[in-house]
Amino acid sequence: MDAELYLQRAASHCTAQGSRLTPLRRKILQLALAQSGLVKAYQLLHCLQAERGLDNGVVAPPTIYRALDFLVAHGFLHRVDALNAYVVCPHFACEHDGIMLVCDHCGQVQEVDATHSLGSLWQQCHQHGFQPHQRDLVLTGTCQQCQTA
Amino acid sequence: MDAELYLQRAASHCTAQGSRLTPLRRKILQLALAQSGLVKAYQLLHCLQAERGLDNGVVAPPTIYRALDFLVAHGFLHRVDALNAYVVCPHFACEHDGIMLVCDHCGQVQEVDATHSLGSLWQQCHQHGFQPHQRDLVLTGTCQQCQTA
DNA sequence: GCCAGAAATGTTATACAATATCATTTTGAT
DNA sequence: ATCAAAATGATATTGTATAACATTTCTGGC
Ligand SMILES: [Zn+2]
Ligand SMILES: [Zn+2]
Ligand SMILES: [Zn+2]
Ligand SMILES: [Zn+2]
Repeated sequence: MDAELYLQRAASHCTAQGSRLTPLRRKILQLALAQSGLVKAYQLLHCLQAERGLDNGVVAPPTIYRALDFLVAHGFLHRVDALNAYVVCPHFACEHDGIMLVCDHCGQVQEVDATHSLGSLWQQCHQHGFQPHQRDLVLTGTCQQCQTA
Repeated sequence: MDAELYLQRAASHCTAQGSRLTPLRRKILQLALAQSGLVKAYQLLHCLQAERGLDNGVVAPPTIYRALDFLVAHGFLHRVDALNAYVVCPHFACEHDGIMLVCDHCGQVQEVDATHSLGSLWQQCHQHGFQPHQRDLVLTGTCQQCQTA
């Protein structure tokens, strides 16, 4: 995934919505993009701290969490509740009903379109008067490689 | 839900599986049953501590988490990852593919059978070589009352 | 430009969640 | 009775997340 291109598109997306991809938020999104798979809050904390150097103050948790909340709210990241982690969404712009399959052994993330399967699921929720918060479904499990190994 | 009956059935279920619903595990399950909806680990910790009194030692987190792990593994509780919480499963014995609709505003929990909807979902996972860990799906959102209110 | 309100970030402190590790007790089988 | 496995107790630490308040930065109206 081309990080620079992603960041550009993310900025446009924010502008279009009247919100701002500030330098801090952009930097944290950039750090997330640099990860291969799962992204952890305190890992970002350490990365950001390292980038700033020892003299330019200390980065505190709220700095990270506020940025993460923003990025999740705008669809750039999905939260993986089961692992207290986040993953970059490669297609935040398009309305997608997808499932994210997260291997909690190797951390690999696989995105699968599931408009059909999820359609009936959301429908069933609404039949019970329930308004789900999630658009994507994040599942944890074991990927193919880790099953055989 | 009749707690005593539930506990009896839980004990039978354990015996049938060659595992033991020890006094500690039974007590914690009982405390969970006494809750109306969501159950939190540290809440149980405080309850158990209060029951034991000030002279009979201190209850430590591992005591609770080990019991919770057992109860989840045997299907008596479901874990709600998004809220770091647990809910009692009213029908642990029957093999059920259900969705749990958790209102993160009022805490109400609604369990809905979704064998069909989930069937195609799990199938799709397997088509991608992915073995999901969860049997039930736990969703957070807004319940009917909290939408109108 | 200047000001006032809003939004974002910094800062400090604390609450909440979960696990590692090792000691001790209980249990069930031989 | 003895032994090994399972369960619990106990201590300590790490990880995750938020509350509360101060300060800075941005933005729109004047
Ligand atoms: Zn996505
Ligand atoms: Zn894997
Ligand atoms: Zn259930
Ligand atoms: Zn509600």
